[in-house]
Amino acid sequence: MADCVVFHTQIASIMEVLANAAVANICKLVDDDYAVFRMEINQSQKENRSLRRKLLELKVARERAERTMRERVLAIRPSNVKISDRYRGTARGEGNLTGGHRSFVKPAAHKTWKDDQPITVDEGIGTSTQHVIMIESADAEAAGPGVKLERSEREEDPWHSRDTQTRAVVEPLVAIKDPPTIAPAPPRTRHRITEVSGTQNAVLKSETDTDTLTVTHRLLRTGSDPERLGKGPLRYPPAPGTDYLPVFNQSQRMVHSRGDGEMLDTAGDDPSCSYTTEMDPGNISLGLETHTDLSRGDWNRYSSSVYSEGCLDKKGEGLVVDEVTVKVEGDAPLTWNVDKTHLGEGYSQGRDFLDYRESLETNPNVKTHSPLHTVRDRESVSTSMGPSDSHDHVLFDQVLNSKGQRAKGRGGGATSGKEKRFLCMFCNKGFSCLQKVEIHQRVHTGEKPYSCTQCHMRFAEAGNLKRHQRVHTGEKPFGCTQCHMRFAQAGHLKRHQRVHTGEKSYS
DNA sequence: CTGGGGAGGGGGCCC
DNA sequence: TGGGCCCCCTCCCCA
Repeated sequence: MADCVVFHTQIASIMEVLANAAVANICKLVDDDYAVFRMEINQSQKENRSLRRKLLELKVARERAERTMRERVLAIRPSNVKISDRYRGTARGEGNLTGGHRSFVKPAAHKTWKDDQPITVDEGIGTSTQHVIMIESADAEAAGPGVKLERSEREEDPWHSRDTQTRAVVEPLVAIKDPPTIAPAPPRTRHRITEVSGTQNAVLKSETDTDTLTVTHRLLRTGSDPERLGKGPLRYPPAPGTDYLPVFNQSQRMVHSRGDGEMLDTAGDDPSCSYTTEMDPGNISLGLETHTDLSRGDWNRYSSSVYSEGCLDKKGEGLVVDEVTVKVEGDAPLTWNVDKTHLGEGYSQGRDFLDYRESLETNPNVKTHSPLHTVRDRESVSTSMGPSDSHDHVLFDQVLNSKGQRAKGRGGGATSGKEKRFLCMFCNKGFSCLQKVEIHQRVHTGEKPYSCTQCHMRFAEAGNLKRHQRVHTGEKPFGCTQCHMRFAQAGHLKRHQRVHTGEKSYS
């Protein structure tokens, strides 16, 4: 019996030793694998940075070459070739602007475009890269209902005259990269592309009025108020009844609640923002594509005939676009892809947003060979990716057919009495004012700037955070007059009172 | 039935 | 006067 006990004791001790050894081995394996994995990640990141650096260098070199080439062309052929006029016929003939559809079509006769020729090179990831093309759309003459190609009546050089700053035209979105066959833009070209790339401090700026890139970016207007459109600075927002402004906006503000109702705005760089999720750079495309069917709410097919005059003057004339690629393939419609290389802090990956991305990536009509742009205003460029109060990324457009903007969902999705000129670029839902869209778009982006300091909860809206704080404070301001029950939410009280009234929730 | 949160709309205030 | 901002209300959904 004693031997048996000793035997069992020995067995137990052996088992324990074996178990400890096994655990140690497992831990060692895990640690080793983890170390290897980390090394691989670091190596990949290094390679990635290196490649991007090279890419940027190549781009700079190419721009220099283009500049040189353009100077040569200037010297050789000083005559003004009216590029826009070349496209005019095509735009007039093929640009379909009815029913919310618009098409940008490469001019068939134009041989100078190069396929797969990005304007900018993605320089995105990493610590701080911001690659921005700012399209300064000073030109915004009214197009009137349908497509008004006012240039057809203006035989002067379409590139001239700042006096047409607010004019919108509908013409193909063109990236002209082949200077030898294209006359350089006169000094007063209204469209400017500014690239901000590399680090936050690195700015590569190229303007068509000087050299480098020439972009015939046409503002599209569908309004019927040419008088307004033709005068003065860019208005924001446009006159009612004419414009619908798709808005892609990213606010990076972080607001923390201290539980006492006071909000702490941490401007988005608060490291305590645990929910902050970095979007996968370069993969999230905000596609702007032709042949939009707005009535279907198909956001990624939204027309690229972007931008109204709206908002442009709020912080400058320009729209700043991250990562723009204009690619022309055969006679395929010109495609703009939009990509948010960085949503910055304060974002989580909203399901809708991902769904959108997936749909975009699977959309054969959308060229995704280069991550594209985030449209933002000039100020955002100057402040790089730093937090901003709002309006960082705003895309404006007009939609001819407002009937296609019927908001879905509860209450129509937008203010019923007011015009819904501001469109969510994710779902085309219309809202009466910009802020509403910004808040709404958090549904898609997952952005939740309002965080509770007493728990992990974050909210997209301040009001919801405030309501949530009653959970911590125990405050229940809504008391039932017929019983002792108290509630933190007014709706709950209202619902509760059905118990007394006998009202049934469902018939 | 209650608690909690998501999200849209309305209205007031300010510029 | 209109737009932005903020707050609140409300409805809805889910656990």
